Amino acid sequence: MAENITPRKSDYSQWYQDVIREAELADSAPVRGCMVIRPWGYAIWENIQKGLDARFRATGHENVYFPLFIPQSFLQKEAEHVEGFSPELAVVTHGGGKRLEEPLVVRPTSETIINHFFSKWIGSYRDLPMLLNQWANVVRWELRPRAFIRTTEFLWQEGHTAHATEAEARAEAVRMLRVYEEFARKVLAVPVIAGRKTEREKFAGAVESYSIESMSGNGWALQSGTSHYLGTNFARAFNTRFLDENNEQQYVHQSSWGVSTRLVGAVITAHGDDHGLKLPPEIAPRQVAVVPIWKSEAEKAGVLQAAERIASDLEAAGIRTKLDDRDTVSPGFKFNHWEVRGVPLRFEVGPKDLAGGHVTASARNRPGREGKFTLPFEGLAGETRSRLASIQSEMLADAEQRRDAMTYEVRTYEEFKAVFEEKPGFYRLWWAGGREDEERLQEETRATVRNIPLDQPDAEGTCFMTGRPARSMAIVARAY
RNA sequence: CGGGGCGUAGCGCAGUCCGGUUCAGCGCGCCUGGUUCGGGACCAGGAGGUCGGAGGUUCGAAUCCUCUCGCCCCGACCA
Repeated sequence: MAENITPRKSDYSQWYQDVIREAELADSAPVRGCMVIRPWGYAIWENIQKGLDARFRATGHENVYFPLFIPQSFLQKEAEHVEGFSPELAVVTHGGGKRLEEPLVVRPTSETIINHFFSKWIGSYRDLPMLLNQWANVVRWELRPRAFIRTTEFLWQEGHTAHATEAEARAEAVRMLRVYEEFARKVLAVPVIAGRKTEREKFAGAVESYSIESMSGNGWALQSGTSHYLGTNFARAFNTRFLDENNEQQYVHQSSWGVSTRLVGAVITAHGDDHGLKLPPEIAPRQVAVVPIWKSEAEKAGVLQAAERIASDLEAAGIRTKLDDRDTVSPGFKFNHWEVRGVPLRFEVGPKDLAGGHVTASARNRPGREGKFTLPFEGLAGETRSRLASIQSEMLADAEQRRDAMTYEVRTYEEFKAVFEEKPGFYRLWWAGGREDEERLQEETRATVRNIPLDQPDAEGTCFMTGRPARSMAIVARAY
């Protein structure tokens, strides 16, 4: 068993840290709040990048790169933006041994600097829409860091678009949110709820914000991606205008959207168990670990030869495979080694397997005997591929089931308060409250309105807090 | 920033109350040799520490005092 991992039930936060250490995903840096992403963790991020980048291209976006340093005055041009971000800014005051005339902000996000250039690049409606994306690091000074989930520096992707009309920019924000939703489900096997943010939870400078929310193993909500309709707020601040068909100057309508290395945290918390990490095949750096087993030197040669053959066949078929032929550790050690790292499939190749013409396989997502089976050498690559596909869909189904089992509906605030502490999870509640109601909710229960799902029941209800008629339901939960 | 806890070998810790040959130790990991190998192997030997830092008390400090730095957890903000 995983002796080095605290069971989730006894201390979830410790479990999370243990998994990250044991799976060698990351290490903490000498600077508080920063982390080193280790090879296994970075490979997961790279797979996430690959999947998203392809989707961004498919939706017509082009990659760019804007600088890390932003003149402080840029941030100050948009009132809400500066107010929202100033507490978490890192500011550079010196360069080249001298005090700078104007301090530089290490980007917390790039709306301002991008608008500076949008205003240069956009002249007429024929330049629109402008659909850009950048992969970058950003810095937001964090008081309570947590590996992957909340770090002072993190890696992300930020999309920035400019459109001629409000409708188009609003549609873009929703379109990209749906891309995130699909990606999370299909590739990460993480079910998410796509919805609109309340006024209180909105991005600083946005007219409308949206999010996808995933659920961690302890029933907390993790905001795993956001998109925003920025209106003309930044366009006005930076004078980003275009000449329309009628030869009139108009401000562009903008969107921005991002997901970060937090997605790795979403994967860890949505799938991980007391044995460690559990990776969906789509993003697993290695999809199959091949463990050769031998007793005598006589057996070793034959076993290794077969294992090498299997590994290279799988690799040739496009399956990311690792042959663990170390002779310094025991097979049992290897089993645990790949298990804690979340590798979806393990193939054991020993004398019995050679005799039987098969491998002994073990699926990470079905612990114990249930996940063990044999696969014949004949047609192994094809069968492996379909097993991986099944694991991928089983993991989504399981995650969905876990989430649904921790999703509740109650009618009144009294009921909510009575159960929320004992039963953390997502609460689907009729909502017609305002800022003050949200603040009271958080003060009294630590829960917040995570979002108002885009997909709503065809009905109306009564707001669980205010008793007013409500047209939509909200997801209320404890946030990470 | 408020409250609580902790800094001793790479990691996890005991020792601190009551200062001194059971105080510099234990488990894991690491190195060497041998036996092992189908769920984290065993035996033997070995390497490894400014006891977070500075100052003080004392014949003597991991242990007592003062200051300082850092980390973790719980609250107010966030992808």
